[in-house]
Amino acid sequence: MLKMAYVDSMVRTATTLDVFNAIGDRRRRDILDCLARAPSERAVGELVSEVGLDQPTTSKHLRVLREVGLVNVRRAGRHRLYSLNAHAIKAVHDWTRTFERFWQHQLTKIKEHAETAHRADQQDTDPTKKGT
Amino acid sequence: MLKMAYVDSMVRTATTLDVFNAIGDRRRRDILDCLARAPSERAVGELVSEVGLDQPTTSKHLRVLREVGLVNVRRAGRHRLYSLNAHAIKAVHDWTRTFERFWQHQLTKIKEHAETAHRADQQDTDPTKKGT
DNA sequence: TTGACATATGCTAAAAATGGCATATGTTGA
DNA sequence: TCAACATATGCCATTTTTAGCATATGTCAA
Repeated sequence: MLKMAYVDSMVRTATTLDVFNAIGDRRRRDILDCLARAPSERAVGELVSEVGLDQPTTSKHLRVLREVGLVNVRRAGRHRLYSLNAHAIKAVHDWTRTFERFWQHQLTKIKEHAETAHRADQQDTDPTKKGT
Repeated sequence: MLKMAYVDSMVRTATTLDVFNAIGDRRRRDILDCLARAPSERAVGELVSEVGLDQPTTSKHLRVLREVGLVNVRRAGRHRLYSLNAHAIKAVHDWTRTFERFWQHQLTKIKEHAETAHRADQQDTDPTKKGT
């Protein structure tokens, strides 16, 4: 139901601009990890060195992180000091927490035989046998 | 032409096929949320109704979820019953937990004045003035 | 077997994301 | 003001992802 009559403007999934999508990129996660580690603030140039991307690319990823609120920026002379805004990551944390109860159970009761029984089904269910 | 001297394997960011990327898509998150809610297993047809995607699209998203280990499949007659594999989500949960200490502090000590002081800098630093 | 049903896959066109390079913008100091 | 430095943006070409439709594959029942 409600197959949503695609209003021509949302032909696609729409906004990629949310935290979940932002952390889907490994580079951006690298940046976040980097900001979480050492000093609380980093100039773009430092991130460029640590993450290993070139400056424009780094700036673009930082922009995405900025737009979804994952990082903060502050000016310091000709530098821009980026810092983590962990609060945004909390959204993801909270979402994953929704599933917490599952793996708590799954590991104890289910997993044991799921590893054996279910495995059989999956092997022939998850083909990956692309070629026809 | 032949511009791609590129090592052929790492032309881009590489494997998009990891859990983080999988949950970056809202549709897929919807599917996961769905599987987390009601009965522990769902036939594809049921997911189609609940999530609101057409069958092929649903199957494709399920495939992605399957390939990154976020869901399990089991055959039941002509149906395929999908169930959540929360264990895979735990990976994301653990990653976010890395930042837990930040928002615990940020909310208490930092946030208070960060909301005011830093905001000023950001406004003029986070333009979003796309059009030029 | 045949036919209805359930789900997966192939193919194509379009959209979105990305890397790279060039360059604009903003800052500091002489 | 000019030059050097730091960072952000614009633009282009390419890769990736995805929606949609058609259809293949597999299952059950008569």
